[in-house]
Amino acid sequence: MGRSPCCEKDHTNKGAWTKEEDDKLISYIKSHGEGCWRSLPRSAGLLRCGKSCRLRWINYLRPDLKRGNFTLDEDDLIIKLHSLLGNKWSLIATRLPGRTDNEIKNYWNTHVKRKLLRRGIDPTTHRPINETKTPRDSSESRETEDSLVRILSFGPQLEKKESFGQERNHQKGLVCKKERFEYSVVEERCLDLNLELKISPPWQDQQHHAETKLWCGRERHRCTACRFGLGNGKECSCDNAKCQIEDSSRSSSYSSSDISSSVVGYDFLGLNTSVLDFSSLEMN
DNA sequence: AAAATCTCCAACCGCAGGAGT
DNA sequence: AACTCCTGCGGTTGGAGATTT
Repeated sequence: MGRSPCCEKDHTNKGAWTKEEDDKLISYIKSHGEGCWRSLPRSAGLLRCGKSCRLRWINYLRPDLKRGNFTLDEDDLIIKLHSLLGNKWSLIATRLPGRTDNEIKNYWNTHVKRKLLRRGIDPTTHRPINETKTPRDSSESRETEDSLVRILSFGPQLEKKESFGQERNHQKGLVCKKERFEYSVVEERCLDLNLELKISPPWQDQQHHAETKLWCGRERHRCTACRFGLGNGKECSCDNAKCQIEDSSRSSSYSSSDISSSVVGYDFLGLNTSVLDFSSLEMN
């Protein structure tokens, strides 16, 4: 017995969204909140699949989205995070507020990948393309290797020595700057990316938590401690009945300071916790 | 100016996994 | 335990607009 389709495909629109559809979706979510994507189209009077609505909202209509070109800092951060996490776009997106996983993925595929290739770097391994394979490389490139192993056993890093020189472009008769790169293999991590990793509610979760607590009569967004079954009344401050929180004086609304003060960090590398959630890695 | 080609990105698809029953 | 429902993720595609020939 297979799964039922997510929607009646015969009666749904596909392709680009119209202004009217956008308006309907925005006004519906403004008054009812996110969630219940399956029933949302019917309730909002949209002839769209729920999945399509969710994507449209998350990737395009959400008010907190940062539009426009990626900055050099963002560019740099994406490369570093990708070297650590691979194609975990949603995880990378949590470190770039206002950017969506889809946006980052597109940016990677259209810009960054090409940029790295131009510099002679394999965008998958982040190593020089002509670097001879070592036994370590081949074991590291195995697809079965998960992100945690990749982070904990992160091997030799490339030290980029960047210099600029002037080179005449003979074809156009111009003098242009040309980047030069040399690489040496050094045993270190990204120097300017502090990887003190902690477990904490992801950024989006924190925001979301403050805005919408109940979805369709079901609590879909519990705090990280609750999701892990770690709610103990001290660290947990969410409203979920399953948290078994005893603190009756708990406030029913959140302020940003409440959220930041409720963020619980677990010693990641010390592995004080046996539960790991990559969606909430916090890099300080 | 028109055709061909390329680039970019919004949107789609299939699948995995958590949660409820 | 088995099943369904629902959400979210990552890979891929289609087509509009830009660029080149």
